[in-house]
Amino acid sequence: MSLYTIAQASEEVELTPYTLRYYEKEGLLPNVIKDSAGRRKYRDDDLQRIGFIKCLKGTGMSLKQIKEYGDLYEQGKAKFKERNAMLEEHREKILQEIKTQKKYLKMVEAKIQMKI
Amino acid sequence: MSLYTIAQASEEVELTPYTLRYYEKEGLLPNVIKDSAGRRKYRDDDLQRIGFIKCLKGTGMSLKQIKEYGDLYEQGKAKFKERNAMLEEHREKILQEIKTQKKYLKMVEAKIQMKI
DNA sequence: TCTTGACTTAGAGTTAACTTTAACTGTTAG
DNA sequence: CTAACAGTTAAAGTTAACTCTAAGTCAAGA
Repeated sequence: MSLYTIAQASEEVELTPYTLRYYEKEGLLPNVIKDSAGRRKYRDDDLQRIGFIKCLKGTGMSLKQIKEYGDLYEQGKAKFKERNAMLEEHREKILQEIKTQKKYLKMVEAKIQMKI
Repeated sequence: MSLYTIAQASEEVELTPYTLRYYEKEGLLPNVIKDSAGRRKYRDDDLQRIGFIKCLKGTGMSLKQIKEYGDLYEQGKAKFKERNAMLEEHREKILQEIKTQKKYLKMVEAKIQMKI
């Protein structure tokens, strides 16, 4: 049961403390606890959650949608179906995006080969 | 030698007229001609250029960098090396990004499978 | 001739996602 | 005890990339 200060968590997840506080303010991290002096303490669970947020954000999901997903997640198995539907839809989006990236890669490579 | 109005070009490249004018203002489209009434006329060359801008932008290059690339392009073969160096660096970035996307895809798929 | 509609410009407004500031508080080392 | 330090908050500021508004121009059809 390790607890991280915001500086340590920041280091761990490669996001600034500003960003971590911002995510919390936006409701993406509803379960971060605070010590007696009011300072945030991040648990492994929190870091995992941040990791998944980075995954969703890195694949083009907006913070607004990530919050929606997180809100469903907070409601447990009652919202399992909705939540998974979101992920499945997002999965398609990622697959499509990878295809597009590959197409663009070819375009860039063609341009490199052009030699003009 | 077909010429397109901004509305037609907009349709063709799937960007709004606002965006096309904005790109031009930012110096990304230096060669768009105008008719006697001052209205933009897009040539096939312009549409091709816009297509490549979309490729670069879609793979995460900022408009600022795209302009840098375009400026080198305008200087012809004198700047060929620099220009191609940019593209080769960008190519690496795309390859890396595709890898990351694939990793994230796996994370999402794992979460879907979790059934909790 | 009049009006409609598609264009023009400069400049203001918007949005997402941070990022910084200012003022403050609690903990710790000397 | 006090100075330095790492955190806190609310709110303001920043940036990129659009997106829209207002006021005007021009050409074509009734």
